[in-house]
Amino acid sequence: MPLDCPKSFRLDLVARSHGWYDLAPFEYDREERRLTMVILAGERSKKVTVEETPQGIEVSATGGVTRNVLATVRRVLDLGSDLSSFHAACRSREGFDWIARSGAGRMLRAPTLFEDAVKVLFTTNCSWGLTRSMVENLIESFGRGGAFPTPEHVASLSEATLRKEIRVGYRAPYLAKFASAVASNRLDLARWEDRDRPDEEIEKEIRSQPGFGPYAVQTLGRLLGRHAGLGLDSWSRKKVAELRFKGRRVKDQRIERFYQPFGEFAGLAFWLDVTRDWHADSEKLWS
DNA sequence: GCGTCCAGGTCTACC
DNA sequence: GGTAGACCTGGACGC
Repeated sequence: MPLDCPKSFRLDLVARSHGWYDLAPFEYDREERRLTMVILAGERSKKVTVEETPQGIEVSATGGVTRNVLATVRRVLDLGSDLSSFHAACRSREGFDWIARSGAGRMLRAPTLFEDAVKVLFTTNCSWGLTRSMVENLIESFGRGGAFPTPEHVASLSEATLRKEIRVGYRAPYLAKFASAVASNRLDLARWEDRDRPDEEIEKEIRSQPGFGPYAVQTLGRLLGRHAGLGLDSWSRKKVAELRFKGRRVKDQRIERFYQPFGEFAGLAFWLDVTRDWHADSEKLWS
């Protein structure tokens, strides 16, 4: 089924906007421009495929493409974001015009915000390999065709199981508390997606979850379309130092000042700047 | 084989 | 408000 999306939409730019495509239950075939994911539809799992074809973006799914599948795909591909003012700002700034020309700026999101939040927690203070391992172990424990577990399932696992079997280490109490709060409706994640609420309020609520520090808050903010914060981590600090500060490590405030001209989109400008080389072989498509 | 370091940080205690 | 140290894990590295 064809997917209604902007003319300038490029699947590869969204799929590889950050590392999620490399984490289960996503799979991405760059050669074929094909993104697959496993989602939950009631009690069952469905494999959903998104492909870029000469005719446009096509969606297919085991059991058929339902309204729910289409809504999930739109969420995953961040099709609800309006980037026009950000692209206008990029056009007038040297070194950032490629963003406007390519249409970059949509971030790959998980089918649910719960999955996004747990994955962000799993990226803290560890190698990417360990992040992958934690995600895979959690999915395996769920055992539903490879779908990411529900908050209820995660909440049902003891801290000892999370620590010893899912191998999340010291993150076990953080994950248990978060899943329990969501499963019991004490924490309504839909409120974090409410565009009418101010950034400060959302950040405060995310920050109040144990285990979610400045990096996690701003990284999750990026997936929520709130781009004022940079979400600096060890990898991006090193990258931006090479790119913008002649290899010198500088204070976070210095990096923040550099991207400040982008205002509410500073974090997005920063992220696209440090990941531009990921798309270098595609630049001829939009130059 | 073994010890150390550190990776897409966060929390707590202490000053 | 700033800083030091602890915290799980597992791969890389040096010896």
